Amino acid sequence: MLNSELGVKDIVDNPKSIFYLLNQEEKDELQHHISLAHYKKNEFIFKEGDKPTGFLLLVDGKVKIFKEGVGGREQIVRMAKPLGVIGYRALFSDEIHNSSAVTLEESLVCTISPDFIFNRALKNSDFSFKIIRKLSKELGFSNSRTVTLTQKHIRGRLAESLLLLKDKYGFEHDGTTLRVYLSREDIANLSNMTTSNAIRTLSTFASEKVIAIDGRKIKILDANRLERVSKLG
Amino acid sequence: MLNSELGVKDIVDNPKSIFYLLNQEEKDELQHHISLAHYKKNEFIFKEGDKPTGFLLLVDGKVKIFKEGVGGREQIVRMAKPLGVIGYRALFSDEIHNSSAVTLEESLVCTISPDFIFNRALKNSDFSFKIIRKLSKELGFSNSRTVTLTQKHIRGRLAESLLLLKDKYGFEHDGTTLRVYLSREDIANLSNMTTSNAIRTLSTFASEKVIAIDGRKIKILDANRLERVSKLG
DNA sequence: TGCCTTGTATGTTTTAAAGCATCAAAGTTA
DNA sequence: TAACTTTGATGCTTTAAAACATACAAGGCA
Repeated sequence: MLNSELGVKDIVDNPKSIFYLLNQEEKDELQHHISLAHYKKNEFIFKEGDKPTGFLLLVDGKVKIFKEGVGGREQIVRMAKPLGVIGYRALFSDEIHNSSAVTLEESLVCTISPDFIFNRALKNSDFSFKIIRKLSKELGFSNSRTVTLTQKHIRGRLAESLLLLKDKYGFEHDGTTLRVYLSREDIANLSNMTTSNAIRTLSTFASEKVIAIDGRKIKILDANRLERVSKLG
Repeated sequence: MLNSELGVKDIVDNPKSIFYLLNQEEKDELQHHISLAHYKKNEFIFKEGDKPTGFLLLVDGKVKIFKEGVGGREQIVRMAKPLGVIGYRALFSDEIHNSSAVTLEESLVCTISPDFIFNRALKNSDFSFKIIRKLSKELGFSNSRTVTLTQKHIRGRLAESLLLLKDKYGFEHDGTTLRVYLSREDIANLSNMTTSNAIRTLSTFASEKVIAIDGRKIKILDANRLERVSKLG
């Protein structure tokens, strides 16, 4: 299923990778500070409270990043896709992880040693700046989500989450089916609602022909309408 | 009221300032890229949608950073105190401001030109790293707040906000009065609740002798109890 | 000084969403 | 293949918080 043949070369030579902008010398050195790990579906990559072991790059697969809240109720704060980096916030702030990462499907993750990141990569101001940009964007996203999740009503929150999944993972070849298959519970935890309400509201959207559901397959039939629901409830 | 005599020297020579770690040459150059502005109470420093004009440092005063949500309802995402930096997230991500900054009292703000920040400061890896750390911590804070504001009940949210104000601004000389004077509306907007509920819950806390209120003056009588309320509701 | 706006306080009603309960369907394991 | 577990679906009840309605106090300002 997974392309386990992916090597360091494929990562550093992909323009979408954060390591693409390193110079050749740095890329060569990176080889000695990187290791690859395989995860099955629904496995923890790290847990809230763990000490960061390095800078993690999701090579293949999909991952949810979530925090445990009141009574163990989880809130998904971010979704990661291939070539996305994870766990770096805690590494850079020298804190323990304040969120957990769990694979949504079989995944490949590579770990880059903190030593390389701090003593080599961050000395390259292009790399530092890219990290700064990434953190800045994510902070903007997080602040926006705070407002959405606290202020929008259920329909708006769910609509926004569906659009978020669309933007992050895109569609299957048919051009309408979301290329990510979440349980209703995960959809609920992404949208700050109970599983019952996620199920109920998805059904309503389906009956309104805004989406179509077939098991975990979600087709977005009317993205504009979804945008409107997201904005106006 | 304000110490308007504060000069660039006082900023760069204060260990709490982000510019403290620049080298002498950089500090000297900074002088030519910095300007100071004075704001009265309740004035906008920047508005959601504005293009960032530079890197802002709050020299004196207090500032709330907030986002407009559904129906104009505002959510305070951060509070700033002297020597704190503001508006840098949008500057670094090259976006328009996604939040507004308004003074809570008379304030002094200095603006550092984007040119200096991008072409000089960020070439200094110590400075870059400090920015990375700052963004990382703020992102952690933002994610935690998301969970708090969506999951905790009113009492827990308000208790957490009061503790947050305590940690940020500390106490007056009496050791119990919060050194920040917010309207009930601002307290509500910080805690994701209506003004009525902020007033009601503050009254309840006062009747429980957890705090004491005298107009906008809030005394924290039992911080431990407040911690417990914040955790358990 | 009194008027008027704004902020604070508190009681009442309404409502969105959580919490429960039940059942069906789909997966998983023995 | 049957027994069991998990996930999805839907109806009903409860509840936390918003919305609304006054009322009162304080601070500006004419």
